Amino acid sequence: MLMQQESGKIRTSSFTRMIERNAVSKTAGRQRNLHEALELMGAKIEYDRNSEIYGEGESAEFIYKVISGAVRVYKVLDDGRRQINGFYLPGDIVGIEASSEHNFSAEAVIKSRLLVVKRTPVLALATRQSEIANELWSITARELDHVQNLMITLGRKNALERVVAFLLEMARRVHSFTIELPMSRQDIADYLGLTIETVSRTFTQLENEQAIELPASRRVVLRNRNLLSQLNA
Amino acid sequence: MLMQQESGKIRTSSFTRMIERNAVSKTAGRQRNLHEALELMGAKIEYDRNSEIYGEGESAEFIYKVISGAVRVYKVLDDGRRQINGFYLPGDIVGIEASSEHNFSAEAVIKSRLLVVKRTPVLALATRQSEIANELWSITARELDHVQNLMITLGRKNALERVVAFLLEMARRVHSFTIELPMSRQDIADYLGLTIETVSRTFTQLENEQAIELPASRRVVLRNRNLLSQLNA
DNA sequence: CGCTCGTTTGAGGATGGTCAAGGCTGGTGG
DNA sequence: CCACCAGCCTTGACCATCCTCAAACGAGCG
Repeated sequence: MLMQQESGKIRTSSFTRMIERNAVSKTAGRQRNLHEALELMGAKIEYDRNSEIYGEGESAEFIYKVISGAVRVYKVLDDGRRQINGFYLPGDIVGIEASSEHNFSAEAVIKSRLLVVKRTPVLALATRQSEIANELWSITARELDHVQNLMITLGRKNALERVVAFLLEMARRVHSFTIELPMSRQDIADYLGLTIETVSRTFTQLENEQAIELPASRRVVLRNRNLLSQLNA
Repeated sequence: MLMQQESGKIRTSSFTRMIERNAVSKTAGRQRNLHEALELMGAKIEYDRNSEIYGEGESAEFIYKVISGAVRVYKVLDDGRRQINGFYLPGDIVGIEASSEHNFSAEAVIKSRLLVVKRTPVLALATRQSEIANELWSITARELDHVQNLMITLGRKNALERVVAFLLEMARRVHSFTIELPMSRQDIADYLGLTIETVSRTFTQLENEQAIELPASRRVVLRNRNLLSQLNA
């Protein structure tokens, strides 16, 4: 909690100036693509576990790219119910919004290093280079696609199918059938619209059915891929 | 069913040529904004109730704007479970995708008139005019926002809250507390991740609690707006 | 007038939530 | 190096919500 506050303070002082300086000096030359441009215009900042990256309602001042660690983007209802819309892993871009306000909140799931880039210079660049504009659009479109698929999971799948969908998604994204989960059972539950107990029970069930191995609670090995794919509805 | 096939055939023959002719001849001049450009480049086509507009996996050849009627965009799992991602009403744009394939299917909910526009000339226009590119991006971003909010509904709200969220969304979109629903209970159920029976029972419950009036099954009058807002979590 | 499709209502049951307790693990300090 | 503690995870028993199956109802149309 304290660290969270600290990183927040830092971000609004010296770091901001550093990021702005980069943005101003480096955008004169033509960048080949968005990621290259972000690299030149941004600064790397470390976020502690559970620290806030941005909050719902804040103006969208920065764009973030995950270098290491993991980020969750979520919304909470007044009574505390939380829905996580997505987890962002190294290489993913977080916080792109066409509107100037963040509609969701973002936190570091574990200690994470992010590339932080001022948003307005990126938008300015996009008006001059249609390829950049296209990449920004594509990122939003990919996110839309992801969330739409998650909607089928939340609206029409049972607990077992949801957990399997999650595991297959993670395996696909880390390019491995051995998955080191950065997030807790609570995070998974809030992503899948379940409770922590149901997630836990379902993991156990999959282990009993030899579909997965659980050498540690945060490490999952996908064993019977056929079975899992079948369960993916 | 037959009508559906027919409109499909028509679309791939003379209508396509008409739309293309418009696209080629009208893009020479500079358009002030996207909707104006679409108007000039597109042709109006009528779709019967339940007829397919495009299917999942098809190449995204056209962009559509609803003139009258209503459109549902959805995905079905192998075993028939259907999740509707959204309803599109007059003024809404349907079928914009950054990728070249449709990830979902679209159907007319009721007899609808759509403006159909070739996609590639619009994209070409966007590379030349950053305002157009921006509008396209904004449309995708607004859709993302809508779907993300729906995710909270699907992941974290109970049946009553879901139905209320739906009614308030519809009221907001038609700018009226008297709503003529173009869609069936089944459509609503598949949008909210519920069954038709649960939707029906919830409507009845809201009517009994004087929160709404149901002069006809497809007509809803929002009566106690405070109560409804409270239930919107 | 009667048929059809969509909607409502009812009874019973399954899935996942709630509440509660116990276990494991990694980090800290003696 | 070991013991303890805190946080996270698992497991169990019970319960609520929503689903399933079934039937009746009603509005629109030939």
